[in-house]
Amino acid sequence: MSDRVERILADLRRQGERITPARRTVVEELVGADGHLTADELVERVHETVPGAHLATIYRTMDVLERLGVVEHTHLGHGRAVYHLADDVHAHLVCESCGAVVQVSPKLLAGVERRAREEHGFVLRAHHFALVGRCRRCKSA
Amino acid sequence: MSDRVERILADLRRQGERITPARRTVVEELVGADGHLTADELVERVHETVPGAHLATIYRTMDVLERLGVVEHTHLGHGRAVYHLADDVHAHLVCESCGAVVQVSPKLLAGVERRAREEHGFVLRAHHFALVGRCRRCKSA
DNA sequence: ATCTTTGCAAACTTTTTGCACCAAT
DNA sequence: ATTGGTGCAAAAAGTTTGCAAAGAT
Repeated sequence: MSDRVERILADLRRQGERITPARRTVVEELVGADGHLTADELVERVHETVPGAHLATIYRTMDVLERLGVVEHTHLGHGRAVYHLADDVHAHLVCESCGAVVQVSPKLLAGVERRAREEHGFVLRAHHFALVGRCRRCKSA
Repeated sequence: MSDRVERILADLRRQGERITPARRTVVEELVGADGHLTADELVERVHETVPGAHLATIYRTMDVLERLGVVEHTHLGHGRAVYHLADDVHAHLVCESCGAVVQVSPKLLAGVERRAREEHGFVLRAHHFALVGRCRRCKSA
């Protein structure tokens, strides 16, 4: 279907990975999601196509996809991680009061990345953690 | 002993909180630590003075101290949180390869904080999550 | 004497792992 | 026919909670 899906699957095959129904569906959901998904949300969606799919399989699949550089995960809050395609780079603002998540341009962090590199020798993956704060509506509360 | 310790304990008392040996020791360790401590590190240190102290007590104490604005916690990596005095604000750079943690000036994030506010209406607690990346030594690996 | 705080054990949440079975190549 | 992937169930890892007993005020 989607060109992007097929390209990713071909990548996987090229690396010697096997394409199972669960894996194909995970990739389709990630491509279709435009945004981030938790492991839980992923199993749920995958179940519509592969009823028996297990959460452990999702985690193992994400592991493979991350190792191949196809996806990345980000920690939005206390605990749960979210996954998204690696070429869809963005930073996350999370409201600690209402839980709202806003995806913002990675440029927001460009300055920090530069300074971390110049002043501390650190190459950041700045978007690996969300930026926590209070959104417009909650900031008064 | 330390002025800072006594000031914090007085604050607690003023809020109707009781000062137990465990709590006094937690505060002393936090003040003495100059930097961040995990709950685990805290129990361990508290044990030298209050042998029976339980991890659950540490968590409950941190809860109280956070509610009163005395401490804050930060997520350095996958899982563990670290605690430090709220008036000791700093950002954290964590090397995802070797685990090294560097404390840096909160100014590093000042620009991001301003832009998040101006462009997205978000008031950040930017130091609540660590900035993940690779340190000088690990960045080649 | 009162009402909090503690210790303990158990629940919880998210992620990982060991193992026998099944399926993609 | 081979491997590698899967489901399941159990283990981690970090934090939270219910409860009765101990302790601060």
